Amino acid sequence: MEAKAPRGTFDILPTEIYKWQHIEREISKLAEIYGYQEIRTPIFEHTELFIRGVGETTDIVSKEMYTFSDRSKRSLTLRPEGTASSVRALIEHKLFAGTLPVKWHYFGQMFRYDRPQAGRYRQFHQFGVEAFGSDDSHLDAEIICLLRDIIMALGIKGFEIHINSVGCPECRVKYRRALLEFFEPFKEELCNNCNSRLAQNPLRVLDCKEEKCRQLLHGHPRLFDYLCSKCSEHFASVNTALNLLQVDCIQDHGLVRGLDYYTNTAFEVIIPGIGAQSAVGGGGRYNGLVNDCGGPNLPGIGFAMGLERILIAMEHSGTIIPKPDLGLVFIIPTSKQWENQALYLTNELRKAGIHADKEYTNRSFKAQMKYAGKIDARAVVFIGDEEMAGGYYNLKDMLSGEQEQVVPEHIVDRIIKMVALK
RNA sequence: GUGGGUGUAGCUCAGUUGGUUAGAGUACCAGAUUGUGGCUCUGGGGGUCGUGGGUUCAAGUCCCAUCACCCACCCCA
Repeated sequence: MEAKAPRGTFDILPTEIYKWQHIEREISKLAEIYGYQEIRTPIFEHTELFIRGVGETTDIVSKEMYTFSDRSKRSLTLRPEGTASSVRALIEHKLFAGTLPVKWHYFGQMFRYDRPQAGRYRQFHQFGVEAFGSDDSHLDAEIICLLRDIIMALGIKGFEIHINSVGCPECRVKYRRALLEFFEPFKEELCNNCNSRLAQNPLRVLDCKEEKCRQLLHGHPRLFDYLCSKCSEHFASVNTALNLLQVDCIQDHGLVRGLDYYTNTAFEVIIPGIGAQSAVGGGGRYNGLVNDCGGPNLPGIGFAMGLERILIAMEHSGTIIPKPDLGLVFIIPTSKQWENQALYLTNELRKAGIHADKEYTNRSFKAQMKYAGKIDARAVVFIGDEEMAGGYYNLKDMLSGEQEQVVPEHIVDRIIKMVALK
């Protein structure tokens, strides 16, 4: 058998993990500041949840899900996104009946069977937030502000936040009718994809990348011209609040989201120049979703970001993620005879909270020194005949190259001081 | 699901119109320095040339298939 991770998946090796830890630390710090507490939900759910939640006609549900049955013949699906699970947890634990709003954040792997390419994988990592129980426009603005703050905290440059309102179901019925009327005269000229979109979800035609279709879009009815007064007032006050918070957004009336549950505010963060998968984050309101999933009529809003794309964007922006410096101390016994002393000292240092390690492979003394240099040891302790006869350890500072003799009673304190100075 | 590109050492890549034992840099190991890292020099180990078939006296090189990766369409985070 070939040792190879499945197509579209990859390992994050220890040499790379600090980048992910940095991103997760920065993001969750901001999410907590904004009052979004972490929730962890299962990595798979009943298939039904995603069909109901994400929408049967979406690409995700119709062709991208990892669905399987377990030994009891239940149909289960590896989660393709995080919102449905959050909604399910909210309903299951009846949190809608408690203190509102409920504000959550999550990290996790998502799974979509799609053709891999730059910034797109079959298993990928998302960060997301959800807020349930308020349709206040300040919440919309807050959540977009959080998204902006995260992007900036990670040192990503040249991003754009696009915003639109996709209205409520009532506005969409009106708008849908107007769109169909608009496209009717030149229906034949649209691409095949768009023709099926016309039947399924005409709003998606506005998102088509085909040059031909884009030209035909000229002068198309704009959604917010068909918003009911409640929806347009909501959108206006979202924009007012965003101004107040100094969050710059691009009004993008062609922006449509591909998941069925979105209502009212919809937004996306785009980073031109990082490749075809330039949308690093997106989300919006979903006021009908909790109800659709069997809960009460409770409004909600959220967004998700793709961490792989975030990492690409950070590299594109030239952001340097600092490698953690643990102040490593390496213990070298110069012959087998002193191995027990080395093990004991290594453990004493660890008990004192020092990152310490010793030699395990019986390499030559010189090779051990080379190794100490390679692993970036801050200090090295030699234990050999000379030292043991004299009743001291030799402590070498790897930065200055200087060496000193330290008696065993003081070695731990001396090392703590040395490691503290970077 | 559709199209294009690329697969040679752990990694990055050379390899001529098909021709002897497939190379370099880097990493690894050892020595120069028998108890002192980084720099330098010397030596060493390491390859089913993605896989399977075909053409040929002869294939890393040409042909076919297949797989994987990359890029784009599509979709989305």
